[in-house]
Amino acid sequence: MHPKNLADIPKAYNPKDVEDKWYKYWYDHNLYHSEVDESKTPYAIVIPPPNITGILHIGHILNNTLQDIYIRYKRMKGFNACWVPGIDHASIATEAKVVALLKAQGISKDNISREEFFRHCYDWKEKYGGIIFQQLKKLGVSCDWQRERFTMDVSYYKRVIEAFVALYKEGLIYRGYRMVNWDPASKSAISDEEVFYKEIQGKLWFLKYPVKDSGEFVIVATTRPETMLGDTGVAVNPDDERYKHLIGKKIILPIVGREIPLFADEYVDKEFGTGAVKVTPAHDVNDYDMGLRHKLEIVNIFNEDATTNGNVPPEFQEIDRYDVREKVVERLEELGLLHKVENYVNKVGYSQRGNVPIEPYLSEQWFMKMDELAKPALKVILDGKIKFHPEHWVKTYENWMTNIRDWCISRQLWWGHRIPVWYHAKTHEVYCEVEPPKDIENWYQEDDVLDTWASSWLWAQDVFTNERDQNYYYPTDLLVTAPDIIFFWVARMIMAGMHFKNEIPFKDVYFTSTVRDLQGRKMSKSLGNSPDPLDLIEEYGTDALRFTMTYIAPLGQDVMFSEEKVEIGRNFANKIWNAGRFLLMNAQNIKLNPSLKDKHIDFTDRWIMSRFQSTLKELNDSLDKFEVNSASKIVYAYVWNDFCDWYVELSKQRLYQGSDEEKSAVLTRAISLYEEMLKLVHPFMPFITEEIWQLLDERKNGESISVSDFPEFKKNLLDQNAEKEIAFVQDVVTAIRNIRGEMNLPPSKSINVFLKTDKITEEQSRYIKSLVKIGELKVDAQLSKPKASASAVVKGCDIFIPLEGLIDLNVERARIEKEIARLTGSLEGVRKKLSNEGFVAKAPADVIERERTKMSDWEKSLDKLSSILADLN
RNA sequence: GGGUUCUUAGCUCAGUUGGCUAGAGCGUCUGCUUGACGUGCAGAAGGUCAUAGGUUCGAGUCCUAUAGAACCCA
Repeated sequence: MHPKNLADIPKAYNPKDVEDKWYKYWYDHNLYHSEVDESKTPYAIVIPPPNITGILHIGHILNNTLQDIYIRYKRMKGFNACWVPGIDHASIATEAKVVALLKAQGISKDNISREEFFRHCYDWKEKYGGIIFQQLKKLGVSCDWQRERFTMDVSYYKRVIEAFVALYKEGLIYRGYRMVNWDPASKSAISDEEVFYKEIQGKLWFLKYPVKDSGEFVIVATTRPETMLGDTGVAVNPDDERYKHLIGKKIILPIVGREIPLFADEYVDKEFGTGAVKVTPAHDVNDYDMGLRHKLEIVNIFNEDATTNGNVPPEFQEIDRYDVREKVVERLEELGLLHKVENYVNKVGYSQRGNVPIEPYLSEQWFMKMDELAKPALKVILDGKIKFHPEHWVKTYENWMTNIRDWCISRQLWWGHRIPVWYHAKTHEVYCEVEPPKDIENWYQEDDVLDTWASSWLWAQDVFTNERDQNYYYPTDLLVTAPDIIFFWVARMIMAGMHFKNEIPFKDVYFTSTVRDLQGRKMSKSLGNSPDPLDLIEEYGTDALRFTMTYIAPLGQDVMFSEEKVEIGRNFANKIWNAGRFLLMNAQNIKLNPSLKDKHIDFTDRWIMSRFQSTLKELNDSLDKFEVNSASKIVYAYVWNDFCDWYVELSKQRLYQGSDEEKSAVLTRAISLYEEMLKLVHPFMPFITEEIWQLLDERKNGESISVSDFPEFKKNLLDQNAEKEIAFVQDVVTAIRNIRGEMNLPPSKSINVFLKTDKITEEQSRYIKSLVKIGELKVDAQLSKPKASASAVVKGCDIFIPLEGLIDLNVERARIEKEIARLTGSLEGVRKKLSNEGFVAKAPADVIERERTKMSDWEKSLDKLSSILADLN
């Protein structure tokens, strides 16, 4: 080993000097490229493709850190790890951006061809589509960049089209005139899953509708008075006594003058409003259904952009839906037909895309039948072939899958996969094939493109572009994703996998936490509560951010993020750095000698090796169970508490006072243990571990901790005795430090310590002496308590610190009394337990044994403390 | 309205199949230029585990109800 010069090791870890350097090194050496290799077991992850319009946000940090942890961990464990990166063309979002960009240049989409528009989209993608990858590289992700994919790649595009054609031919895709969720901003249909509901403080308008040939009025309540222009009926509940006499009569629709029927339908809720509802089949799903049941006329009053069309009276035409609302209400008021207006909170569906209220709208669309596709996709989850982490998402999944509705997959857009359907100009025959018809001049192609999710549902299989890769890497091993796309993407990928390959797409699905601010609000651009991850990386370092995210993000719960929390990771990185720095500093004076690595081993060495093994075991177990959060805590505790707080401190005794050979052996071993420790940390904090690993020894060009072997669990190194010996040292040391603290004895003040025991070894007492900086340490099983001393009792050992002239008897008395009180309380509990016949009769033997031991230990300690206290009085 | 989840120290969270003297980090208080680290070290204070019942020898952990919070679906 040849540690490098100390000048390379600044006092505090500085990520800026380190991160970009190593990412470039990994990239240049193509360390993370994977090829089919039958001699190795594959471990594959496909990235949830970020949107080409997207930039890195805090959720990506969590998500991609988790994927990177697994891929690095498995790679070091000897798997053929393959993480496929890629991006999504994001049909609606991208088209909106490009249209806006063109508009700024004075170009209208209407005036250019599809091909021209596509070229603009590709220009846009070239310019902005790669941004997020540059950002992900800052995060240290070990993707296989040679395998980068795009949902509009030629081969991928073709697979999407082939899938459509296959499903069409199987009768699973059909075209229909249906009511869909219409986004008036993008002038396209969107799927049910793309609608979110907002609570809106709105109003409930009560409108008076005159009944024909009678002086009566029926009052209807509505949240959308403007739609009355399209009313074709009024409905009441058949059991509603108030209206029974009016059923079958006609209503004269105000403003419009149309005669519409008043009819009865079970759907109507007697309690809501007045019990009578206006029915607008063209603009409300429930009204549409009622319209079908009662053969009502359907009057569509809106254009595609939600302005009124020619089906309303002339003075109300070509007006935006909200402006026409005001106008309608105004006119009704003039006519004396506005009964009253109440405040009303209702939930309004908004488009996730345009963030505008969606309009239920009748149009010709393409749908995918879901029933058949859903069944096998549900089965593999219920059978446990695919596991969800945390498991409770299974119920949400099951719920959705069993109530699934057909999926509207057509979008009235250009950017995307154009539906491979041609209509014959004369016969209107429908032709659906991957290749266009031969006599193309007689046909015109469907204008619509596919929903983006109808392309990304093939992601897990078709990022692998040839059969050899697919056979090797598919099914992939892990999918890490946010729970809010469980239906959009996870469910549909499983359907696609089962349908097209009759095989699951991945074995485990890890649903990440939702990142929130300290008030519990989701991170969002509009709230401005989302810190820019790149700023955080700039300030704290990538490793700090990565570690912090895993440390604070529990499995299955949301995570409350705040910038200060990144200090956890920064401080941890600094701790690791300085432990390394300590070892390397010593290596300036002490010669390292690998042949001595297993020499001069004492109980402190056996203890740390034992602790390392149990840490390794716990780490493996928690990662296998997808408990990344506890995995990070296990690593943190080992590094900080075991290695730094105790092992490094213990090692100083021998490093400073040992023989040359002992020094050499101790330091060589410590560095080797430290290197193994770095490997445990590496998946979480790739940069700092690489940096130090490279400093620890001369490494060949292309060597990297990231492709080194992960430590293997060695059960024979677990050592109960060494752990007990250390525990005793720790107890005694802590007790002495406690006295120092409570008595306000500064470390500069030398103290003597008497230990009354016969259980302590020479080695142990040497370490105790070095850890608490004491002058004289007297150990004797027969010694009696010196006058004016502070005392403590640990199991099997009485501790006395003579403090003639220094001791404050009141403080000491209070200390002992407090300890007596604490022990008495605990003892009472155990005694109660053991005197309970039921407990002794029914509890397992080992539990009873443990309680008995506790009781006798505490009794002994109490006796000693009581006599100490009596002595003080 | 249906579903899912949560409520443990001032704050953010651990607490695996019930066996605890209920833990950690941050924050607070005290002391410390101890030859890796003040992004640190040592010590301390701080909890009737939301409430009420129940099951059990034993409940933070299981069951029921109540209250409150969040999310998803309608």
